[in-house]
Amino acid sequence: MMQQGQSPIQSRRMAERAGWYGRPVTPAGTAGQGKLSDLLQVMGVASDERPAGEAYAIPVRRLRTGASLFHEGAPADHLYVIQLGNFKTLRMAEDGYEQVLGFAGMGEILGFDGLSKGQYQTAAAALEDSRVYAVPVRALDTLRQRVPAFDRALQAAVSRELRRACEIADVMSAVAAEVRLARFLVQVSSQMVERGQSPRRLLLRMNRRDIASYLGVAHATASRSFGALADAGYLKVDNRAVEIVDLDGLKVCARNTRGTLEDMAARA
Amino acid sequence: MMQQGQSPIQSRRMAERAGWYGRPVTPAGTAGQGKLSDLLQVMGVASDERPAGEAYAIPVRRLRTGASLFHEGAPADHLYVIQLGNFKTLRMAEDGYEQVLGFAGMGEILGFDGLSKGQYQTAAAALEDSRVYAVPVRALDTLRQRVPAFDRALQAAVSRELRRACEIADVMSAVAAEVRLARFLVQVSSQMVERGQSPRRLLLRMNRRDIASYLGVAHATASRSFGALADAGYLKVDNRAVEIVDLDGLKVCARNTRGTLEDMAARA
DNA sequence: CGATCGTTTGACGGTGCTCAATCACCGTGG
DNA sequence: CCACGGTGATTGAGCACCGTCAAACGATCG
Repeated sequence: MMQQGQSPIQSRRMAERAGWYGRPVTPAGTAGQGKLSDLLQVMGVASDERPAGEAYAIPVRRLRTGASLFHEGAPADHLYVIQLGNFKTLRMAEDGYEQVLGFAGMGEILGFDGLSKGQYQTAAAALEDSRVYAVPVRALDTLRQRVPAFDRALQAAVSRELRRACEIADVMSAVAAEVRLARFLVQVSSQMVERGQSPRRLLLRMNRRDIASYLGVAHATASRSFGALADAGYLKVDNRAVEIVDLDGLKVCARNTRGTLEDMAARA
Repeated sequence: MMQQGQSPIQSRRMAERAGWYGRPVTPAGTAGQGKLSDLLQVMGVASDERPAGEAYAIPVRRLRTGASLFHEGAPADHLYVIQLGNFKTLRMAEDGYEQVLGFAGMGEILGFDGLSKGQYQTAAAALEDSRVYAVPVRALDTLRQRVPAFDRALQAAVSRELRRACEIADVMSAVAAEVRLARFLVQVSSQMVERGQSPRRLLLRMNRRDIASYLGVAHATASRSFGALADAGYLKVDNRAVEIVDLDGLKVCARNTRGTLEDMAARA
């Protein structure tokens, strides 16, 4: 199980060298400030619009791997847009158990859930060295009024965040662990497509523990599920580098809300 | 188990007669139209503001029990605010399995997740006879610009919807079925408080099947969990009428991300 | 090269899913 | 008024799957 020797990819470092999930167009790195127009571009607004707000400067925050962007319960004074990198959002149960709610990448918005109560309802932590635009909540109304493009982008981003929120329910509604993992991988694959990258070669930024938490299973079970999907011929797995060999098959597998891989094989 | 004879509440009808979860202040029922000021009131905006938009009339839709407000994938042309009644939001898996994503009551917003793609990403169905304000998406921008109070209310409602979205993750992150149910009941209880009603006497509007789907367990398991919590002395259950006898105890139980009721008893 | 963290794999016991029967409740129609 | 069918809730039996515990292995970094 989990082919070792003949696999073309041996380690994460090698994977990155080989150009797996090659870094997207990295916006030229400005230090502590960013232009509003860059922010809008990251958020996916057509750049041929030249809004009046060109002059606005947006603070940029840098975070190292593992650093937390904001904590659950902290006063929600900023709204963040990811310029570069990847994050996880999570909630801490009172008994210290950490529930991962989702993963977010470039262009996605973080912290909006804090607006209604003035406190963040979730926490966010960087999965790798990252940069975010930090939009002060106090400036939100002004910005939205003066720059309609920003307003629209914000609305779309929030709606997207809502969609993301129900993806976790999608995953957890499956009973079998392998099916949950299959759904997760299909989600990641779709996001790759949205970003104009290969839907088959994934380099997961999060560790098994985070994935397991997101799937709602034990981390040992998550690991076994990777093995099961690999054995079934859907994937090639090497640590965090995952190649989807049979995407259609994986999607069929992901459909099965009830029943396991065995049942699928029996049905065929 | 599940005390029968001496229970003060025998049936749902009796429960309603007895004033359990007595209907909230029902806004005077206007037929096909509603005033914007009423809408704002339902959304929880202080009513002493008298916005310029008083003249706006908002269409009102009525739905009978079980009727669906919108389907998944349908063009998202309206945003809905619940005037009266209760709804469930759900997604249909390709294999026909129905995953309940959450429940929404008076003042809450439905359909916002459709804005980014122009199609509803979830479906919504009435759990009882209900009424909703139907705000045309095309009128959204205008309305928000002309009536700042509406804009703020909308932003708060969306943020609230995001909070609701992660409640399901909260529930599902528990391993034991009884703990999931306990968390759900604590959620419902909290909502009762937010609406200024008794946190102890619940009249659930949804059937066991919907609850089970929301909890991510089989409906037989959901039923057993009600029994278990009742046996443990936290609840009195009579069909959809639930009285929380020991709210603090229930909250303690809800904390246990891992481990079951047995473990709690052993620890004490 | 050692230390630490992350991943994989094993064994075992328990929980919950499936299937199915029974019961309670309700509206209908004879 | 009661017999009847339909829906929803509860309960039971059996077995597979997954969570817990534990150990070995692999990767990464100083």
